[in-house]
Amino acid sequence: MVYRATPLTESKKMECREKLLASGLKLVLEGGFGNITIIKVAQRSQVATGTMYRYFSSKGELCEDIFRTATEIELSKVAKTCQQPGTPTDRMNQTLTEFAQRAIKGRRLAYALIAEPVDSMLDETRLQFRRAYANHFSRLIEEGIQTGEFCEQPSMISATAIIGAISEALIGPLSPENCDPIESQKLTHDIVSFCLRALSAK
Amino acid sequence: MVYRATPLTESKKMECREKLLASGLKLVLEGGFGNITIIKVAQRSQVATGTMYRYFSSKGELCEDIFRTATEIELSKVAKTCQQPGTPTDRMNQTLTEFAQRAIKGRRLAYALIAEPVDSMLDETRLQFRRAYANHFSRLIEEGIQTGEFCEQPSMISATAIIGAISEALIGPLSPENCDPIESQKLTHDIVSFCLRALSAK
DNA sequence: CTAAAAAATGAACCATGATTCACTTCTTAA
DNA sequence: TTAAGAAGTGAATCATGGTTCATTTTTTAG
Repeated sequence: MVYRATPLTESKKMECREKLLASGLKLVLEGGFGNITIIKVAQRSQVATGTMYRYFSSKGELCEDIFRTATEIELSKVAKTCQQPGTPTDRMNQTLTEFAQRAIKGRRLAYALIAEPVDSMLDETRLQFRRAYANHFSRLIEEGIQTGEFCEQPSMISATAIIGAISEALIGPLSPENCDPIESQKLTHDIVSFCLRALSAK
Repeated sequence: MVYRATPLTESKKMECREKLLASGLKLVLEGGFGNITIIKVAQRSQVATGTMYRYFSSKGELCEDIFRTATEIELSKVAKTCQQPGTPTDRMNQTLTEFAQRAIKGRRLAYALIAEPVDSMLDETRLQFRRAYANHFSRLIEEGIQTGEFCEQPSMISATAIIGAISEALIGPLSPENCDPIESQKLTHDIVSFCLRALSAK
């Protein structure tokens, strides 16, 4: 008879994977993707560097996974608000406002997800998610054009411009490092107003 | 009597410095700041790596110099168009249109200057120049508010949003890799229209 | 308890690329 | 023409950080 050990159950394996992802996300929250190092991730997870390679084929895969997970959460929130009942204008207003407020609240993460320099591996993934954001906005814009609330316009270009405008104003290098709730509410309102004017002006 | 050689004339020194800067700029045009390597810059300039350190204290200084020079050229063009005679609307239209067209034409450089990931050394410089762009736009917006062509709005936030909108739409990852002149003209028109609507809608 | 397989370890290795510096070559005033 | 200093050289060094793998530890079926 041959003695053998069974592999860890999938859940056990996932547990360790999750631990590594969680540590990685923390590091991103603290200092962006540039703050991720195999050594740091391993230390935070109380694990040796070699162990990481049992769960991820490379640092890139780890980063991509962190990116994907975090972005999907944000994306699903955007999707949800976009599809609520109400006029396109109202929905756009709410979607952008909440999008902006979340970005302000989690400025570091928002910057890492939307704008931070990452190596080309992530660029592809980021591109994919930007398209996804833009698609949501674009659909909403088209609805607004249908109802006559928004003027005729190429919806995808406007959607892209909106993403750029919000990103730049909120998390770009020009934005204030911190602002109190009142300030940030005003900032959000101003930038969302800007976007809505662009959408609806005749 | 002590024999001595005189240092190279300033112009001679500048000549070599310029050669290095020119090679560096070429490399940026070809593949962004990430494409700059001391070795490559030296090779292009037909010079040894050590020689570079006679003219620049570090790679960062070289990059910063390239960045600064290229940006100042663009900035002066923006400034010039901003200050032409005409209504604020017309001037804004022309400024943004030309800004966008130059960005499309020199996409790689534009990307490198506006958006490309660079190390923190350059971030400070980039911030400075973004402020400079935004200030030009902001002043023009305020003029427009005075004349009543533009609605009441926080001019600096709008200016920032405009920069973001154009950057994202033109050189962000969503933009088409290349487009023929007709396409790019339409793209420019669409995005500039977006910005002008945001500025002037009541 | 035992042995075989799985899992974990972390020091060594490797790749990249900036920076240095002992040495060679060039320039110029005398 | 010459010697002192300037300029140039590029191989060696350093720094960072990802990846590997021979070895040790843990787990589990029997």
